[in-house]
Amino acid sequence: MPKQVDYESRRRRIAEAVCLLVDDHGPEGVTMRDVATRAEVSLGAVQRCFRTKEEMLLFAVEHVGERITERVRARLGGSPAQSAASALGHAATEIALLREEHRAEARVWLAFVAQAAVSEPLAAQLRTSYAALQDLLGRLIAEACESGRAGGDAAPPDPRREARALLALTDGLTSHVLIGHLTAEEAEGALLTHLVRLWERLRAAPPGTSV
Amino acid sequence: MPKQVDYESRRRRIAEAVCLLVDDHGPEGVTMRDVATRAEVSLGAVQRCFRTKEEMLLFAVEHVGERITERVRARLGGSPAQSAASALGHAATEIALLREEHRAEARVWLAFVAQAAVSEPLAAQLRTSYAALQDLLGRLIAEACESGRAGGDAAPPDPRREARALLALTDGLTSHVLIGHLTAEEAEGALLTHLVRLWERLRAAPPGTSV
DNA sequence: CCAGAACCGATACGCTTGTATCGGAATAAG
DNA sequence: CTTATTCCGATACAAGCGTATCGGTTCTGG
Repeated sequence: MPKQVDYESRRRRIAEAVCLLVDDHGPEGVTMRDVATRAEVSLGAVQRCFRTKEEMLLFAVEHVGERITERVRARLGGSPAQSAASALGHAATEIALLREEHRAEARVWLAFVAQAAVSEPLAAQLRTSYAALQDLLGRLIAEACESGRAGGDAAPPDPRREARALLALTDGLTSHVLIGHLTAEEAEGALLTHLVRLWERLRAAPPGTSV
Repeated sequence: MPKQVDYESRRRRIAEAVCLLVDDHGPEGVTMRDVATRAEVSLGAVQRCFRTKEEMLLFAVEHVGERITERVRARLGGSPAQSAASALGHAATEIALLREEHRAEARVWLAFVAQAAVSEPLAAQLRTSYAALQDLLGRLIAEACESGRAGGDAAPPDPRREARALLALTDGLTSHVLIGHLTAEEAEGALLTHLVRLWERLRAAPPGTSV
């Protein structure tokens, strides 16, 4: 056996470079050469890791998706004792990528989403990420639902529906912040308002009302 | 004076071609040549209309933005007698571009939004479109607010805030539909649910009317 | 130490892109 | 009809792209 290389770590390193470049040129704007330079490897090395450019981009989205959901999960694990309500708040604001430090990640994500509307393989990749996030939100909502009411018997809002709306809202807010239509503060405000109303509906649900 | 040409109409025709191409290749994916072919003019003619590609794309976004807000306005003007509530419903579903027939427009819009996160001039153009839409929604909400309550004295929700959230929600839902994470029906359902709750909050009155 | 396999950097290639250029067609005024 | 001006189609061009190729280097197993 001759020379061996840790491809997995190299791929990740390249994916990071891709993200940096997508961040300020868009996905179509990144070139193999730039990626190689940014990742501090040669063009040949990049080609060895990914047979084609599309394959590389695909890996990059997957990478970002995993990083985001991972961070959300970490955020939840970091403070497990709190109420399900505040946990949900944390998760949502984390997903919204509103903080300045995650602005780049948000741009990357948005760029890929747009590209996905045109490239089916990319869309498939994103769907799994969205499914994971929505599932996570859904579970949190269901949990909050459970713990929010004492002898809960009134019909609670369908967690899946709520998760869908919440996820869509965060995505919309994020993109609006990115193009400068909203400030991060306005977006965060809107998000919190939405969440607060979700609480109100949960714990103040008088028996008989449904959605 | 020699040969004269109606540039305005030619520009519009080219913009339509751009939209068709953006729809299935993304904004970066359109080439001047393809545009010329699609618009059934020569490359030279396109170059005469737009000095540069970016100028052309910019005009195209502006064109789409106008078409959308125009359609929303038309929808409102078409049924002015109804309640402000249902008018808002119409406007929102119209903006969400959920109907199959507007799927292409939605893809174009999303593509441009993503590109705008990277190109400031584009972002500026989009901001004006968003501002127009948000303003419109805001006015409708305020109106519904007014007419919704009899002797209103309870604190009504801030129309601007509500408009922001609503607009973000529609955008998020649209993109989720585009990449196939949601079906059009699920998205429409989420949107209607959101609106219904907005009503409930407006006419804080007990079991009364709904949409 | 040696053979052979795995790797990689450099270079080459064909193609597409946006844009510049230019000669001729078209047209309205005189 | 002439003429001056506007337009446009074809062509040219340099740059940049993704990808293929290949010779040298590096390392592992024996």
